[in-house]
Amino acid sequence: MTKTVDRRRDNVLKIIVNEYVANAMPVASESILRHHRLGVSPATIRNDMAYLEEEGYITRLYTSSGGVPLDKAYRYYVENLSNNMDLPAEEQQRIRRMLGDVGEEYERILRLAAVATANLVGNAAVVTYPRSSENRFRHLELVEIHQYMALIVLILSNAVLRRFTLSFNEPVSQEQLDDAAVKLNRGYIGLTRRQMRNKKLELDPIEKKISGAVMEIIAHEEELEYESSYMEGLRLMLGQPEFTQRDRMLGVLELMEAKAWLRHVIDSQVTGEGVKVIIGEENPEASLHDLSLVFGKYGIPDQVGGTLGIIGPKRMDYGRAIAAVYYISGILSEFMSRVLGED
Amino acid sequence: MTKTVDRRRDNVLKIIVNEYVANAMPVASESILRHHRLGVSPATIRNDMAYLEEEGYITRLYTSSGGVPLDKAYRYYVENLSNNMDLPAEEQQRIRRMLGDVGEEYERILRLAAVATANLVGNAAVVTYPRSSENRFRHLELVEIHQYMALIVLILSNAVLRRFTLSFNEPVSQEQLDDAAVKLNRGYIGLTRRQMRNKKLELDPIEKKISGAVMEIIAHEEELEYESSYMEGLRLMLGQPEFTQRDRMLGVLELMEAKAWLRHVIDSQVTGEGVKVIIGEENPEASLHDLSLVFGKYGIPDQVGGTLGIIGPKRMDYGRAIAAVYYISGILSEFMSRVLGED
DNA sequence: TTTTAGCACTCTCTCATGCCGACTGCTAAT
DNA sequence: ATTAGCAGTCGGCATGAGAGAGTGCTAAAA
Repeated sequence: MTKTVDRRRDNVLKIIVNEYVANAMPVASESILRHHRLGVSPATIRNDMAYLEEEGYITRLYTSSGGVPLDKAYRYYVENLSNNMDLPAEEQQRIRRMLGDVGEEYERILRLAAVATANLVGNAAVVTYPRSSENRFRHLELVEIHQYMALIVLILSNAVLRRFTLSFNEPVSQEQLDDAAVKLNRGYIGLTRRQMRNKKLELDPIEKKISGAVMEIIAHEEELEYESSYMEGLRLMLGQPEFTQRDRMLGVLELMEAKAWLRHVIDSQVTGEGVKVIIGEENPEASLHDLSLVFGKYGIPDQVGGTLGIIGPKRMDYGRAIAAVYYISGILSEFMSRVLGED
Repeated sequence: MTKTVDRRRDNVLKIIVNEYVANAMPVASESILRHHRLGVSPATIRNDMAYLEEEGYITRLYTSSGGVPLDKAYRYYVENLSNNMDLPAEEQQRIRRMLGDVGEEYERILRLAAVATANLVGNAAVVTYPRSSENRFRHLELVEIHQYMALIVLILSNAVLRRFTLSFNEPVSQEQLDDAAVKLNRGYIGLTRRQMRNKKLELDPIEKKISGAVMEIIAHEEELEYESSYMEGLRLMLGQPEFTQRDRMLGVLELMEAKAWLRHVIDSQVTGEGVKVIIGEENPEASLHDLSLVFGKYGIPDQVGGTLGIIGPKRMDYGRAIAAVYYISGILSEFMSRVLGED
């Protein structure tokens, strides 16, 4: 018989989470009954809520307020209570259309993916640049700007591309540059930075300078990739009632402009496959203790990968958030395969 | 004799603007005297303030509040009252150091310039990508990704660079691509899109496809350049007391995420040389009626140019803002010349 | 004509008070 | 294990009083 009791308690908890997520107001025992037929009286619900409170799932804002879910409730909800659904078909189509005819520019699809995700869940979304598991030299191009200066274009294995200029102490012709490009391209293709360093090529001073600059760029590549990301939908998140207090709003805003936490969180938490949900205090980053993250990887395993995530108050629709991250990161992965080809 | 009166009134207005900018609180007649020796009694100041109110320079929040500057006051202040100073030398140095050792990547210096500007004035700053007065073909590079797909790297005259992939219906080798690159580079160098279109080269189907794609990219270039910009320091602006009201804060946030206004404003208002100040209702864009903009161009005249601007509440330190835009856009211009070389 | 002193008046801001309504926790009955 | 009923708690809102800040006005002085 205790089984039906447990089931009802689960149910009550689920309803509390759902209602609270929807309305941002403490959930009263009677309002639970108003919209859901549980076949019991409000007093019973109150008992269940007392139990849930004792077990640490919910709390009350003041002596006789309704119930408010705690981290533990959300965790339990994510684990056991949310029927992890897919996104509704029509939304899937809308997104696919939106991200479909976007040409083949990284920048654009990443930004659009962030926008779509944010709008889907009414919170902020972030997409990091794709990052190679290992950057390999692919191609180098040299263009004379004027006698003492050349433009270097460097393409790495993940189709990421860097442009920079280099000045020389002596005049350099386009012919020299072309020769250097041929030599370096032939010698370095497919190599990692370390392999490049160990490979002894016969280089004249100019080629040496170019090759040194190239290696330096590759070395800094990882840093850069972390730095750049698209964040969209801040206004949606900050429109949520949890940020009515000005200081919390500004605090979050500051956090979002700094973004240093992003790297730490991704490195330490989003390592595996699938969608990772980090609720409030579960986050090692103290500044994020009253926010939740729903993050997932996209990309091609062992080749390139980036991260797509949602940031919002703990009171969020986790089911929907997980579905959104899952679906949209899938689309991004498709995009990556298409653009990179099947090497 | 009326001259000394006028001078004093100017002075009063100046003090009111300064104090209000500093404290965001209505300026009382006595508090004007507290910190500035004007040699007259508070009653005289009150009379002057009554005059300023009548003339539409200031207003009062309620019957007996202190004076608050109106748009007209700020305009008059910018025009006549602010001793348009330079940035303090030490700040100039700090900025130059910050933007100096930044390598030669556009993205990074643009972002840093936005950050520096924002911090300097405690408001949001925006930097648009540099934009060519006319995009000319400079160099093309083709890399095989796999048999049916190639990576195209396109460099335009302003050193802007686009990467995209192209699929073919028939297998293509790197040799073919190299040949095509040589031919197209030779044929198109220095041409605008229109000139390219008119120039009849002998092209095989593959080359034709590549050349078509290139022209398409150039055609879309202008749009893209407008779209991307760096905005920093939102949190600083929103920390200002004018945004204590939640809805104003969210309104501004929305505005800043959309950015559609940016293009209109720049096109219609920031055409000329020098720093342009747009105060509140002066702005044709109604959504910006209680904000002010301080915008300026950077770049190389008739070659490439972008815009650097400050966005904040009307209550801002215009002197400092103008100096900041002036100085930092100067640095960006230097950067552009250095990177582009002296063609 | 301009400036000054003095004073009554206006308005905001803050704090205290009291009341209404929402919701619970407890007790005792089923 | 569940229910009904009721006392008790607390937030939210409206009201009002009092203090403080700062003005506008009037009449006198420079």
